[in-house]
Amino acid sequence: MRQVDFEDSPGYALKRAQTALRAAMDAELREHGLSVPQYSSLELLAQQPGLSNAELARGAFVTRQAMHQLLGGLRTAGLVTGSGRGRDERLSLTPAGHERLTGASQAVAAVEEQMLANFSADRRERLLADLCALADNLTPSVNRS
Amino acid sequence: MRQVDFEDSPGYALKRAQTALRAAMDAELREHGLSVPQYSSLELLAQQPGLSNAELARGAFVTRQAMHQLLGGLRTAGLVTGSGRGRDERLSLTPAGHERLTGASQAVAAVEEQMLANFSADRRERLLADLCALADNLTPSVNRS
DNA sequence: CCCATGTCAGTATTACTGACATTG
DNA sequence: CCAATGTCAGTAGTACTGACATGG
Repeated sequence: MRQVDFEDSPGYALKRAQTALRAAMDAELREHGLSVPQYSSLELLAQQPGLSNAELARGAFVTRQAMHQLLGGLRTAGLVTGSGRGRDERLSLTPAGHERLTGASQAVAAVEEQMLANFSADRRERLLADLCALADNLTPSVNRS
Repeated sequence: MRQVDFEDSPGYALKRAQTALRAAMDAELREHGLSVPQYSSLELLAQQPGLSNAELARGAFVTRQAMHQLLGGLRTAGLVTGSGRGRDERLSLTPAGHERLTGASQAVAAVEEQMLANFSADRRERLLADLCALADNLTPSVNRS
């Protein structure tokens, strides 16, 4: 079975790392009844309760339409609720949402830890900073208000 | 417009960087009439002519079925051709495929350069190595033959 | 008036799983 | 026989674009 990759490309390496992470998270989260996008939304909402649909969409890198649909599922599942109507609606987790997220978060944390195994604290910090720099370089002067 | 993110998570940073790269590549490649998966396949095939469908699929991180479908489009577009039948078919780029890829590669290189702007050679190397390490940590001892 | 937002529809792309025949 | 492969189908999940009303 021939080995296939071109490891000298930063873009390819980035994709490879992200694909591996996504797959690992997917497997773990399935046991918690959540998809990766669903988990991301719950995590975002737990850290910043009171977000609107559109704000949440930006944080998860999807359109507000896609987030709207995703939220539908989370509402139906009783994990997310909102107060206020229309554009004034503020979203937050239900108790069930918090509970579900707790288990899922631990699983995801374990995956991230495995991913960063044998990385020193210094190396982790550098990597984090570098990744943010990459994103910033590709997202010049937009949406800063 | 409230800012939304939790930058202390390596997973989130990875996703953010990859999403930004994907979006940038998407925009550039559209002008060359290629999707990101299509471009990736052409690039892989240019660097390693003679790959089979299944090998290509592994290199692009998709199932062989997905690659099969993707290749259908590339064949129809006259960018890819194959010699040999059935499981012995070896794939390669047509002249048109090479030509198309050349332009696309330059565009992608420009995007990667922008992404790595103000990164020193040392920093680039470290980042590349780190990204590979992340993927390796999450893909333990599988498919090595 | 403009812009962001919520929301409803439709669509597309991508990729997945299942299944089956083939072949080394 | 077994494992990998090519290939045909069906399906799903995610996200996109378009469109429209609302409200600041």
